[in-house]
Amino acid sequence: MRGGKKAGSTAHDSGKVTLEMVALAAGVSPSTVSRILNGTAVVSDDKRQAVDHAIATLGFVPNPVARGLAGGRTLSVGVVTQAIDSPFYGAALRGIEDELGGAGYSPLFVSGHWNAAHEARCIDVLRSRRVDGIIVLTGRLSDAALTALAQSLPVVVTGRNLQAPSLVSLNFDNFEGGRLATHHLLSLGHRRIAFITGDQRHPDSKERLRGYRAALQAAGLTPDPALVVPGQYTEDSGRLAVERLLDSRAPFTAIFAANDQMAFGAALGLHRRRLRVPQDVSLVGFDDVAGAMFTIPPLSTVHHPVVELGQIAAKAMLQLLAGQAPEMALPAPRFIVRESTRQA
Amino acid sequence: MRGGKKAGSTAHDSGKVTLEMVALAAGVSPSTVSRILNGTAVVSDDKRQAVDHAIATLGFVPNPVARGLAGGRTLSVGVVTQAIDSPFYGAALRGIEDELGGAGYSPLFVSGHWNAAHEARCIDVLRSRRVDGIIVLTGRLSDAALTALAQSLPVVVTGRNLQAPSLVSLNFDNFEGGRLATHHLLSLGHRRIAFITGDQRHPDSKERLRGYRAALQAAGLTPDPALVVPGQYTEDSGRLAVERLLDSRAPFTAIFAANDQMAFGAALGLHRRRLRVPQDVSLVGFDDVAGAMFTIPPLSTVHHPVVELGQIAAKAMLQLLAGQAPEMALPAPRFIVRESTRQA
DNA sequence: TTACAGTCTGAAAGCGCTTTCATGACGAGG
DNA sequence: CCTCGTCATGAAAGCGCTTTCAGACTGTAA
Repeated sequence: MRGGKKAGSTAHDSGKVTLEMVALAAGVSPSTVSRILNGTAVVSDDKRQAVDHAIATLGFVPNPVARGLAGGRTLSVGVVTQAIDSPFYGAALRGIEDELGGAGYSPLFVSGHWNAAHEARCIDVLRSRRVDGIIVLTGRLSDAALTALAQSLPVVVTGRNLQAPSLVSLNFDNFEGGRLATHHLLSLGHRRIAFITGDQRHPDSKERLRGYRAALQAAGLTPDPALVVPGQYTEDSGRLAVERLLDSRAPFTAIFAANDQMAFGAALGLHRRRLRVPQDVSLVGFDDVAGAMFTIPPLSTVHHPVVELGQIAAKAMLQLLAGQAPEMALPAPRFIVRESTRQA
Repeated sequence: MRGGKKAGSTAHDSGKVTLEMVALAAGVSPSTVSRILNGTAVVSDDKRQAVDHAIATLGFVPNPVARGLAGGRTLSVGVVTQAIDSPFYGAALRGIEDELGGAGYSPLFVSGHWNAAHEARCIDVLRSRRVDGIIVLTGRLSDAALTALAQSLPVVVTGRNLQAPSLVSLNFDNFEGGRLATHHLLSLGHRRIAFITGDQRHPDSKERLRGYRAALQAAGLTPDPALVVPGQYTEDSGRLAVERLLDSRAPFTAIFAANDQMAFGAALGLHRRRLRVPQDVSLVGFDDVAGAMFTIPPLSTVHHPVVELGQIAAKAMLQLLAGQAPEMALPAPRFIVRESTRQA
């Protein structure tokens, strides 16, 4: 019904020109046009030119839907994210979109909402839509499930260390990041450093905590369990963590939050108790989300190259799709010193 | 090649069960199965049950790609956003995703990057992918282009007032929002209120400015052009605007930034000049993005129901797709008083 | 000259579904 | 008892593309 209407809506109405019409105009068979389009076989130069010309004059754009049905490839890749609204994932999606778009692929975003079952359902949707590959940003799925998935589809997954055919896993060095942040605080003379964890089930969170402990131990200090308080990676959980910390009366001069959002919340929590950052308490975050540069004071944090992460994941997917075995590495963590920390 | 591998990767391998197999198992023709699936025609009860049963036991999931080719409908709707990473758009996308997903539709997100040409290209991509409809979040396209687009596809657009068949436009009352924010400041006794504009080409921005002026005039004040400084809707442009304002030596006691991100930047700019919010300068923003609640001090701002905006846009699209003419309205703006403002 | 790889190209068979179109069955009206 | 709508159903023709298969040449070895 719709869509079959008269053409001419957009400049180039990608509408009704079909491969068959191109073939007719160029005086060749549809097969030949297809072959030229896909570079599937050698075609004589004159025919190729005739076809190229016909495509140009007719303004032919291949129909991805038909392609998908016939060839199995849809030129789309599924992206499983946890929350499409979230400074962190947003940036990653942007990187993915940029990179994929350049290669003619379209991303199909779905949000798993931090829920393994929902995530599995999302993946089913993606599969039913015949995506050519799937990029999983962190997520709750088991390693086994992902490996299994990779048997039928190229998969790129972040935040894991997995080895499997047609699966590439990209892991940011969260341990080192945690170590760096803690080290920065130590180097400023802080000895009582509190840590607000992220969601405990999350591997990133555990690694960051491990880095924190390792740095303390390397400095000859014994990590004090009383200074480790749980958070959920949300602003409010950061605020709550600070309250708990303060109420526990365990002394501390610095706080390391496992992500920036919790650091923001923590800053507010401190503010409410009349504690100033950095005069009374030094504060560091993790991720370096867009807003970290504009808080008061600007937040010192571990830079997590999220846009790049997205780009690299997309590049890896593209290579996988091209039948290659990508060798990709993420940039190393860097600590960004801004104004939320000072000498103890 | 791929995808045709052995089944059993995911619990329900949405893979290789086709409508034809269902028909065979149920002892009916494919047409009948299709009719039942789509409710296209009346089917006798016994056949319907046989088919339902076959679908259940085989775990049949219709292939959207084939559906798209045959029927013209792809059960996907294109969403043109400006920046997928952005607290504002992220929230809207979330609303859209939630609403669309519930109805079996999948969103296809593309970023226009505030560029009319790029936006037009994105729309071509969406059209070539045969989306059933397009939701345009603000954007730079001309009204004429959108109306034309609506001739071939249902369109929902935000931030405009357009009248056209199979086009619904959802407009938040930015004027009223601007008025409310300014009014709040006035009611606190502020008389010299600066305004940081958004991107000037943006209708939202103009409306908010108009609201600001209207409120001043309603209070018997003459808007002072020296107090209106341009911004670009980014944090840094807000910071810069404050610098300019301060350098101009025009006196003011309050700032109204046309969005929260600029308000954040403005707060930092004030902080750099040793001015405290709200003791020295009151500050209000616009949008009430997720972070506004966690700045120091928490930002008083106009609540823009963005998630709802997304949901409503998606609902409207769904109705349009169902052949109805939706009558939708956005919630009215509300001013949220937090802690960034005080008596002059 | 005949035969046989090796190239390029076209015909045709799908991919999995929707949608006419045609058919057979069935009850109503004459 | 025969004809004519009605209604549920099946057969078949696509949707626009990819891909297999076979045919038509070319060139070369026998």
